[in-house]
Amino acid sequence: MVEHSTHLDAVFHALADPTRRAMLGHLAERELTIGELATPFHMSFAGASKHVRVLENAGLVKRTIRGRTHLCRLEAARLAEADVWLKRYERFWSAKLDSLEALLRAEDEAKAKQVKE
Amino acid sequence: MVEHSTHLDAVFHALADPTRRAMLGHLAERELTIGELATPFHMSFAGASKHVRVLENAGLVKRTIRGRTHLCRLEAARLAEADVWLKRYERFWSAKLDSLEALLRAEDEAKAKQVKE
DNA sequence: TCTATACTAAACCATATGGTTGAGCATTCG
DNA sequence: CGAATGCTCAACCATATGGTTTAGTATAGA
Repeated sequence: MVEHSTHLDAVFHALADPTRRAMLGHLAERELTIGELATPFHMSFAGASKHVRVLENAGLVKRTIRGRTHLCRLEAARLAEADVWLKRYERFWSAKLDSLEALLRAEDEAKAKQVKE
Repeated sequence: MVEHSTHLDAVFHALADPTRRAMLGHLAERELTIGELATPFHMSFAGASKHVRVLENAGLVKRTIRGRTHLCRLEAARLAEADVWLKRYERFWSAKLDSLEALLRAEDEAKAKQVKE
């Protein structure tokens, strides 16, 4: 039952940092260079660059080198994988599905009662 | 634009470990004690206990102490918060919404053209 | 009461992380 | 050419993380 060798470790780890989440937010608007990604944060250029690489290694960002500038764009496939993982738990917070579940459980109990009788 | 002081840091960090994700998977089946949560993993009891506390601190698990055993149950509200965050990016991987977006963009361009003319 | 069970706490270790600074490498531009 | 720009790399630092072991507390049961 041990879960392993998906991208989820890297993706969730990348998302666990507010700077990196904000960077993704900016990339959702448009493609940005490393410099443009770095400027909003109170951080050295090199520090921001390391965050971008974490995002890149997680597959959340793709980089295109054009001359001396590195253009980054959002790559959402891995976010979709994270979303799929979360979907497994949707029924635990979705009221709609909760009541459906209750309904099905009630039916099961009714059937069990019939069998007993 | 700096994003901060949500639970997302703790939640995503908790989800970044495969042991902890597996534990949540088991808790999705039924409530479990620390011992039951620990046994599937090649890890010391104390090690597993630390993972449970990470999940608890992230608000993903609630603990009820009954005698000497600690019963844990899944608490999905924080997973819902993570899902809400991911939803912002849904349009980047959803084909349906992508084509809707293309449609709207085409309409915008048509309008822009009309204004120009 | 005496012992086994379920768990936490604390100390410790190796490695990862988030940040810095300074050097270096291409590329662009005057 | 020479200088400024955009970025990476390497070294370094403090702290966090994931794991261990040993010890300790409290409850359950014989």
